Amino acid sequence: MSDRARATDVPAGYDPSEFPAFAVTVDIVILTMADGRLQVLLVRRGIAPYEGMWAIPGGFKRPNETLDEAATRELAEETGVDGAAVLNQFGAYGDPGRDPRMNVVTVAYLAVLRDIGQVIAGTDAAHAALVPVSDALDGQLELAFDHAQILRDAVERVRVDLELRGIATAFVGSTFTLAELRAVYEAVWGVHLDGANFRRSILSEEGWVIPTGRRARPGASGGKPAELYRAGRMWQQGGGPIRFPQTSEKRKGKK
Amino acid sequence: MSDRARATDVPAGYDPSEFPAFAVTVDIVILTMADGRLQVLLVRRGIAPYEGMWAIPGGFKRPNETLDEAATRELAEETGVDGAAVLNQFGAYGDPGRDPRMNVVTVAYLAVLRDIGQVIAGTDAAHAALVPVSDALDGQLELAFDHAQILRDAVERVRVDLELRGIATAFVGSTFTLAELRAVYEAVWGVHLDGANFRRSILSEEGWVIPTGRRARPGASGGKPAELYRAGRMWQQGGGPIRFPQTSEKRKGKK
DNA sequence: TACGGTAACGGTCGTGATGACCAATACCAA
DNA sequence: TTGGTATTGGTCATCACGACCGTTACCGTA
Repeated sequence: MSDRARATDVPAGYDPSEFPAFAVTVDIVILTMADGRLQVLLVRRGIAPYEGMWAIPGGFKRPNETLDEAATRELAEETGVDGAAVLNQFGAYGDPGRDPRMNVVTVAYLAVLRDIGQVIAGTDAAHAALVPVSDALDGQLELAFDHAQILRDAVERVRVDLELRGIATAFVGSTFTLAELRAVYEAVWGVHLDGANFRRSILSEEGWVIPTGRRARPGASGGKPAELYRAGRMWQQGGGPIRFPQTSEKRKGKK
Repeated sequence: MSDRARATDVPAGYDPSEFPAFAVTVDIVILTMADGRLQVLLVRRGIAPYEGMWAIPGGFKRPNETLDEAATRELAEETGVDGAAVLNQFGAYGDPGRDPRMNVVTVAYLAVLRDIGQVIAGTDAAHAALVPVSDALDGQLELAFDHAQILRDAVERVRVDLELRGIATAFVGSTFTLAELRAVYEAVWGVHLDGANFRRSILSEEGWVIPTGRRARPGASGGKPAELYRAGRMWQQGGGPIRFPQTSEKRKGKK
């Protein structure tokens, strides 16, 4: 009982060197949509350990910056993207053996970007690549450190955030069709959504999307050209217009 | 572009001392229900900085343990509680000035306990106390470090977890009445729930609560004695039977 | 220019979840 | 015995939402 106090308090004879020192890093799981699938930006490690393996980009936190600032800086260094539109911390990882060199505690961030294709295109493909998350988590791709777990947690987080926070529009361009937005939900959640119902959910409440009056060019397969929308103010309030489908078991049977 | 590689990779001439060293701590926000209100366990700091102020309990992470293990150990040291029934990491905090002594990055955990009253009772009241979170966040109580922010984030997290994870039963004893369980939701969410509707939601699906056949003794104010239940298996699957009330605006008007 | 294919668009229908509300029951305290 | 209180069981109206159908508008090709 008497050592309760010691657990929180610093001993009288304080000396920083008495406390275990850790390196603190910030890792950023950068997600984007490409080819209708959820993809993650990975970099190839140049040196040991895990040399040549794919890893989540990241770097060391500096003493004079906050964790959020470190994440913003790393994101800019990796992609050149400045505005941290969607950059959320989602976990800390500090297993003793996660880095064979020394004690490293990493704080993981999730970033959602659009139009990352050109960024990658300007880079050596051997160094950075956009990989479908399904491929990265199938075990086909072996990730360095505990990055497979971090990626799994990130994907789980983005699935939740898609419903509870307004991050859906972060995946698409400044103007978009409802089909493009629907594709985000379908790719992240791995479900099929009825186009008409999706449209109704979005349009029934004011402020989610704003029609621009312009129309998108139909794809190669034809079809009626879709209206182009801009993101409304509602996305910033947290929460979204689309809920994850319930597929109630009673409803299932009556299909 | 060329320094992208350096952001993730360790320079060839590797020397641990080149990288900024941080102390890593684990702070645990311990929440419980008492007097029908959500309360948090705080400890009083014995030494500078912030000497004499209330703080969230925590301690240094050791090099040979994981973050989760550190949190479990600290929880046991603080409360004597062994089983980490509900112990979730919810954030990391590393602002440069958050600890005036040195660079400290802390990883925050949320613990939900029941029957913590006796634990506190056996302790010097000047050292540890159970404080209603509303009081702790009103600004009435000034917390050390950035612990006010950590506590705010913890409360936000428990509100979400109450709906999405099965943590409601962690607040109550091994047997409980539906009114006790409802009080958990009402205290955490700060809303009023209709007793009859609450009952229907819980009982409509099998596996949430299991009747014991025994009845609770009515409180001092009388009333029909309530059935005592045990927690069912459904709570462990994640998700809960009660959703946060929507209070749709259309419904609001027709009250 | 006519025609088939495709996808957006607009609407209907049935079901289930849920908030509001009411009445009966069962216990305590005075 | 009586009044008060809280549990328990039930009804009702509303509404969100999945399933589904038909129309519209544009494409490419014959």
